[in-house]
Amino acid sequence: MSGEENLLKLVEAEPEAADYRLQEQIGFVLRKAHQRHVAIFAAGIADLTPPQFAALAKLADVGETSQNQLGQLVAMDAATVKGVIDRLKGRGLVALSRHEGDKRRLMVSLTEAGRAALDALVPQARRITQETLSPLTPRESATLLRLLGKIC
Amino acid sequence: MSGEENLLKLVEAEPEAADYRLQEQIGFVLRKAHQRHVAIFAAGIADLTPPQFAALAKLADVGETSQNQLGQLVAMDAATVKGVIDRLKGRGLVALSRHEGDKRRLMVSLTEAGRAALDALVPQARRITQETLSPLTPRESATLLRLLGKIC
DNA sequence: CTGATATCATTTGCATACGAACGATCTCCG
DNA sequence: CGGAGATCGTTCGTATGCAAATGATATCAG
Repeated sequence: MSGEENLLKLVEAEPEAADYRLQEQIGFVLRKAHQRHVAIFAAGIADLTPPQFAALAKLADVGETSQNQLGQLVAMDAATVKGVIDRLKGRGLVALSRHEGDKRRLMVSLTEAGRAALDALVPQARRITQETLSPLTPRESATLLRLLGKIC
Repeated sequence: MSGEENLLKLVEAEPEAADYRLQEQIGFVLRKAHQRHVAIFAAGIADLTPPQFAALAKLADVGETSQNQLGQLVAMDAATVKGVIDRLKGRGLVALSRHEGDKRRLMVSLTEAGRAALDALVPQARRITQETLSPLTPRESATLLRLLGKIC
């Protein structure tokens, strides 16, 4: 091993923490980008959170499903989806009923009010998506979506 | 209102929610990608959360700072950063002291244990970054980082 | 100097988010 | 049939994350 390599080792031993740049780490940037999106969402849709909206939109997609099933579709675990559905039910946007045949399952469906709310909000949601992506060109937006899709 | 307008209304009324695909919205994908990263982080670093680690790493970067200042550097509001710092202090990883001259400010600094912990964790954190990006080529990873950076 | 304003930290309330433990129910195998 | 194991939902505890209100202190304009 040459003296040059030893020098290199010394220089590289310290950097453990030195050349670790937090703001270049995927986790940090992911968290910040998500925060910005949530802020834009809240500014555009004041009375519904992104998870609540996601649950409504998914319900419109697939129709009646069980609570846990819906949770899987919108990426929420059982404990989380329960709270979201409870709050949507509290507002009359979804209705709950027991599954006939399987007494464990709690079926969730959109109410009239839920569908009406969703229809009214979807255009707003499109604007929110657009605003979140506004710093990017359409091409960059497509690339970002594609790459994020790969790391989900 | 003309008959044409009525027809247009009919055609546009339906699609409202129909062609809105949740899993292609930036917010949804951002949320899922973030969730996956947090899971990878928890698997690799069990006893520290990403925000806690971020605070430690930033403190090592900038040295002693006020609590709020640190919060800005790691993208946490005042209420959030307080909880994070409290828990780090509870573990002896950071130390708190009052600023001389400005009695409002709460200065935060790394303890010996905090620096030792950070030094031990940084290599692990690098692996976590790597694993999160493992579905991507290095070129794609760089692109993703760049695009996410633009929408922060 | 003093009062209006700004900043820093704290607290409360609400909403995700997840692990772990639990009871109820269902399924499937022997 | 009957019990082992899986699935569904619920609850609890902990940790972000943010808005809003509050008290203490600083700063700045007049």
